[in-house]
Amino acid sequence: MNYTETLRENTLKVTPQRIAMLEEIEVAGHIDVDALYAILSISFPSISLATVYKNVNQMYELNILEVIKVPNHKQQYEITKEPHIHLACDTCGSVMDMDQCINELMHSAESGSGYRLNHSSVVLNGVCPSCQAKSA
Amino acid sequence: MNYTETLRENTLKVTPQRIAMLEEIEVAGHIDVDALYAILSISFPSISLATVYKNVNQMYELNILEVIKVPNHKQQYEITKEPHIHLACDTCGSVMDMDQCINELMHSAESGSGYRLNHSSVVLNGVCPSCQAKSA
DNA sequence: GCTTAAATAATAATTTTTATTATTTAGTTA
DNA sequence: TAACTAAATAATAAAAATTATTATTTAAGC
Repeated sequence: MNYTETLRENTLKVTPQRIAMLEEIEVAGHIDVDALYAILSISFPSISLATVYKNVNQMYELNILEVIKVPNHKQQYEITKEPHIHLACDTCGSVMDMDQCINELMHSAESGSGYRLNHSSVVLNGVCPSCQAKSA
Repeated sequence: MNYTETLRENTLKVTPQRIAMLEEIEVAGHIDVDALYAILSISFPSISLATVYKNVNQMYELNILEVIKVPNHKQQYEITKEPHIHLACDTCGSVMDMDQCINELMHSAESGSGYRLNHSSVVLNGVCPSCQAKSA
């Protein structure tokens, strides 16, 4: 994925930090600010945590990133794709995407309510198969 | 609603603070910890914010409360009802329920994934009609 | 290569949440 | 209903998470 273009389209300056951020989020699938900061610190030893916060917030506002909030865990970010369903494990905090797209759901909700929708955060919470196995 | 019974069923001691908490959440529909604390402080001038945090967390774990996370706002709580859709305004942070029930969605996701699901957090984000009007 | 506005890094400050502990209270049982 | 026990509360401190501030650096346009 060419994130240079993504940033340009959103009139964000193309910095090596931002490119790396997006690439790492892409690789991780879902990641929280701390983990992202830790990974970026390898390539950018002097990167500031505040920079990471600032950027994820900006990118969220601009719809480049989507946020997934799992209770009792730090919120995680992903590259914005089609609106879809997230399965979140309350035990280990991991997040999994489901193929099922929810565009229709959003459209019907939008027309029924008068809201102008731009983000979706569909998180179904429970215990993942792996954590189920551990606790059995 | 008889919250005494709700608390008993969950083996939580029936304290005036907890009853009031649940009643206020019921009235508010959706409310965050700060606002809840502010309201409870009227009837319980010496109530501690830590108590409010502790209780909402406990009640969430016990499925008495559901949490709704709106990006850039504090998370809000509601009394657990049937899983349903939330419309959240990113501008003012208000949350609205949609009638549409999402039980089928949860069931199909559950059987398709192996997850054992117990909470849902379906939040569609956008701008509510009222905030749209203000910015027009 | 300049210039300028924006981004970064470093740091401080703030906000949010949790932990600790002494005191009080609900729920049980005699 | 008095006494006991475990849990809840309040007060406070501590920790964790997030945002603000400012000097320095850098990307983008000329």
